[in-house]
Amino acid sequence: MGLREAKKEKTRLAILDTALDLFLEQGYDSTTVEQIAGSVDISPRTFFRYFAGKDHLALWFHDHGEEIMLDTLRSRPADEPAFTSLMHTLRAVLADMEDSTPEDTSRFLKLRRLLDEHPHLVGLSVARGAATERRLVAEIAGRRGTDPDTDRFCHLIVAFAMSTMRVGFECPKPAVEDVREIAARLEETIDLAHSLLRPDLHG
Amino acid sequence: MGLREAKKEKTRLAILDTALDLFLEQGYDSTTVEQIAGSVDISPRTFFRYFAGKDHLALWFHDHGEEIMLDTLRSRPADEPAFTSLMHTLRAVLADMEDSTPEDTSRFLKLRRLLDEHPHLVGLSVARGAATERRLVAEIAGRRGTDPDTDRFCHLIVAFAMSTMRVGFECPKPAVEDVREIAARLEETIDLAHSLLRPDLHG
DNA sequence: TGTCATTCTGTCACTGACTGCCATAGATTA
DNA sequence: TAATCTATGGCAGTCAGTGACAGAATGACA
Repeated sequence: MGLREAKKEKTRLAILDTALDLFLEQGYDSTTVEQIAGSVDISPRTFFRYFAGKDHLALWFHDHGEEIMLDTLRSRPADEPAFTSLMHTLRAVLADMEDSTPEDTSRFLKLRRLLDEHPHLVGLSVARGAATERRLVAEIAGRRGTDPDTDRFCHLIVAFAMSTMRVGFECPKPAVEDVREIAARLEETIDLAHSLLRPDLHG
Repeated sequence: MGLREAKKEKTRLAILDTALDLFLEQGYDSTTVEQIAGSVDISPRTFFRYFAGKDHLALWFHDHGEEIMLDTLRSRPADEPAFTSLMHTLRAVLADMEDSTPEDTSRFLKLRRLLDEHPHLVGLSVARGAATERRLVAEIAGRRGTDPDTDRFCHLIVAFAMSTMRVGFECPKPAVEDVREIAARLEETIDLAHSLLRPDLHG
């Protein structure tokens, strides 16, 4: 990585960390982009060159997660049952979380607290998830050789998988302060989802 | 209903209809609140007294649907399996749709087209659905006598139900121009969901 | 080391959503 | 008719987000 990109990444993370702290201190709505930019000594205009919008700060994890999910899905054998592949993608996100840097886990936990305190942001998060869902549907429909616009089985199975992930991450109580707890909880939720679905769905 | 309220409702619908038409003609983003207000001869300030925001125009159906779902859910026997009750609430929305006024179905179809053309709005719609989901979870957890914050089964089953509804409504192709088609499609999706879940879940 | 092209950054001006405040017009009731 | 309540409009202001331009920092290369 060039010196230039390294610096950009540093700025990016500085913005993110400052913003998360400010959000947690004074609330999401009461924190302005101007204030965030000021705290990192950049202009508001520059802020928008690093993040497409204020809300993208709270969605930072989604981009990363989506990438992992799509990569994993593509690496699964094409003849594997869709539901099984999807569960593997969920576990891949989980695995990535577990061996991320301490800085990243700290960010993740802050983000979790932020979402807990601001139901409005959960809405944004779910909306972002819908975009991921579309991409997963496209991927799986492609694998099955069906039309993503009409293959309702495909939509439904992906929606169920995303629901599983969301519920695993969202369930707020008891409060977590460790990534492994979240991982365990997601693991449990995956098992629960398994137990709710017809056994023959997962190969 | 008093004369006063009748007039308010009329204004409300005038705003809604005008806005939907403008959105479909020129796109959601290119249509400003000022323009909508102008077309109905009210001030922009007044617009915001009828709708909390521009996006609430595209979410108008959700408020109605949520009400129906909650009402139906509360009217179901307390000892009915959660999943069964939830499927009844879905069908209740469907039934309401089928015997609504021609004006309402026209609005609904316009809304459908709008969502098809603007993926961004689907995000908003899903976010609104998340709020409904929380309320359904609270209701069902109450019925089961569990804590909504920890009862993951409850979250998951509600999330599955909402996914079913969403997929039923969303699946865009082939294009629909009749409410009965949408109803039939949702019906099919409900059946599909049934077939995916373990048989003993639905009493 | 000094030039040169590339890329980053800040400033400015602007649009558009949304809100609080206050004054007024219009309807409601006594 | 007078008093009251409510719907509305106008105004001023905040904040997110964008396009355009100019200057500064950076990397490549002679």
